[in-house]
Amino acid sequence: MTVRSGLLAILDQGRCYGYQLRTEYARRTGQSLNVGQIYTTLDRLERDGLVAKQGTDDRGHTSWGITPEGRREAQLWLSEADAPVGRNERAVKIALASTLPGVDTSALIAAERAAATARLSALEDEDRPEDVPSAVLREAERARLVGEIAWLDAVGDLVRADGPPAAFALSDERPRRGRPARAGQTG
Amino acid sequence: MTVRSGLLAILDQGRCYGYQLRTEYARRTGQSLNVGQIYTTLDRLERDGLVAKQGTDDRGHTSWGITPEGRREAQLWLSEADAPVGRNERAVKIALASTLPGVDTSALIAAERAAATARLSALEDEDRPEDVPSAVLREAERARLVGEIAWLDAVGDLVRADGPPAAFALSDERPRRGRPARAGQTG
DNA sequence: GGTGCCATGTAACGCGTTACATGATTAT
DNA sequence: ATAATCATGTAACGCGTTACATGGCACC
Repeated sequence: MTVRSGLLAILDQGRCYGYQLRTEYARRTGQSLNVGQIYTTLDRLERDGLVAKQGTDDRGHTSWGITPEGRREAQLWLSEADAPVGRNERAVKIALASTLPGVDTSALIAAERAAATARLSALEDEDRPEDVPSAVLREAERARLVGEIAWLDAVGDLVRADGPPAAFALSDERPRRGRPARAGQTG
Repeated sequence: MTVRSGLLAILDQGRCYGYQLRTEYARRTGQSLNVGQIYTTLDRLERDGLVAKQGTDDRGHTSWGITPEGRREAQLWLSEADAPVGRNERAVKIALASTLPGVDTSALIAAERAAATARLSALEDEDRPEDVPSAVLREAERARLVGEIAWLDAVGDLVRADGPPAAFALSDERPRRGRPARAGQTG
């Protein structure tokens, strides 16, 4: 909900019109959004009672303002830690791969490692950004890549030590229907 | 696309019926899915020509098989590194916060750090898992948390060194419409 | 007969995202 | 004129996710 909450937090700074929100969001987060997304997100925020149209700007722009409830939500978002974000897609992928006979998990890990290393090099070749938000994003990416490389090395060892995943063949014997017989563990 | 690709990769091991896919997916990735999601995802995979109904199982189950195109896609997914996943939501949030006057970014960082530290402690108190996929996931989470804490410390310094974000007030002076005047940078 | 799991679906929603339509304005 | 940008929208899609409806079968 980064876009939704982010736009709301910007609106908490004062009224904006749609196109302006796009500029502000890009300036503050480095993420450039498709313009249309601003308007769809504003509609959803309005639907939920967090923002409201404020009529027309002195320059003819459609002005949006935050509601008290929106303000509460924005300030909550900015004061507490996020819940752990969904899943780690890369980790799930490698976990799955490690159970699939016929899949070269080590090669996959090596490919991921090469990609991460390349991105890390590219990142460190770039000039250090001057504004704080860019530096924050850059440092996040750097830390993520460093951690990921260390993780890939660790799971590489794990996988190599374990050998082929013989225990993970597709179960063939299963009950046709209904509650399974007691102690009916197949694996 | 972890669910979609993951189910496809499991189907590449041999025919399955829906409910079985759920079991296999959970066993191999540690992620338990709502049963319904299996069927909606299978429908979408079928729509895209990557899987096909194989009629009925010898036990009366609706059997699904992978198509040649599906096999290509599964093997591609398992052989190459993923594109960098979307955005780092936590980083975008803190980058944005660092531009908002009136927001205590240091407090936010401290809250995130406390949450990460707590989760790391909880993780290290758990027993070490025995199966490889669980260990892979656990190690991923551990590495992510360690990296995140280091990152939070670094950006904490950054933010503290920078002081209040005076340069990031909402721009008030903007062209009414049309192409802006040359060198019309407001910030 | 009730509880609980096995099993197959359908309908709907959420956010993020893109493509497209439509103008107004201004620099060249 | 024409291109480029500013500006506001609409329609549609994608994946992930949940809630709900419906049965069959087994165990107690």
